[in-house]
Amino acid sequence: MNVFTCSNSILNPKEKLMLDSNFFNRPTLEVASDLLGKVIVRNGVKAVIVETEAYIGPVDKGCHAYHFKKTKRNEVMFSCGGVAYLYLIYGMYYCLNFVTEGEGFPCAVLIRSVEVVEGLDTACRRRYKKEYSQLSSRQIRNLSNGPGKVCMLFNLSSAQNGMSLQTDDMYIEDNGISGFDIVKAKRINIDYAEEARDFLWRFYIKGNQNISVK
DNA sequence: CGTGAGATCATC
DNA sequence: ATGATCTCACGA
Repeated sequence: MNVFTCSNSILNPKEKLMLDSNFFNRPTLEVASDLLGKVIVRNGVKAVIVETEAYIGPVDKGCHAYHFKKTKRNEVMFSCGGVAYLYLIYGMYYCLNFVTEGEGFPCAVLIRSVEVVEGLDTACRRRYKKEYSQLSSRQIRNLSNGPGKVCMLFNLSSAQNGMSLQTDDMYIEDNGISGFDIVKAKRINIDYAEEARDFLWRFYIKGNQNISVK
């Protein structure tokens, strides 16, 4: 049973609020857990964030910007919180991150999984070139439970690297969704990161069906 | 310039 | 469990 159903009935229109840079310009672990239940709005799709991971460059061997290492790929992480960091992974997929904290302190939150609440057919077409009613149960189950999938259904690629999270093109809403339990866990697929492997910097909504790795 | 690895996904 | 697929970062 999903915490959120695929309908917008749980959203209370009176409580809508676009998150601004004050939200992102805070400690990354707080932002990562506070993002759960918030809604990404972009390109005809709205989706609730249900799983995130924090990456804190200065101290984190799992982060592209470990020890403030700056490269062409990760330079966006050094900007002030409130922009998107997108990069190509495994030659085929993209990952969406929200940059956090102040300028020069390279941190971000990876959006690992979402639950679509509006524009469901649009999202399905981008993932499978079919509408929702044509999907198999397996395709429905795998619609949005992974970082590469999030980028597909929101039409995101490296072209959006560095873009603001506070424009009509893309913004984050606080719809007042709360009342769920948050699970803290080890991050996924960073086996190379030595001691940072064991940091509990992955956050997800307990009981949600759209979690990437059980 | 060569090389290896990677914050993944779909299929076997 | 494995193949797909390619950019980036690094070292020679």
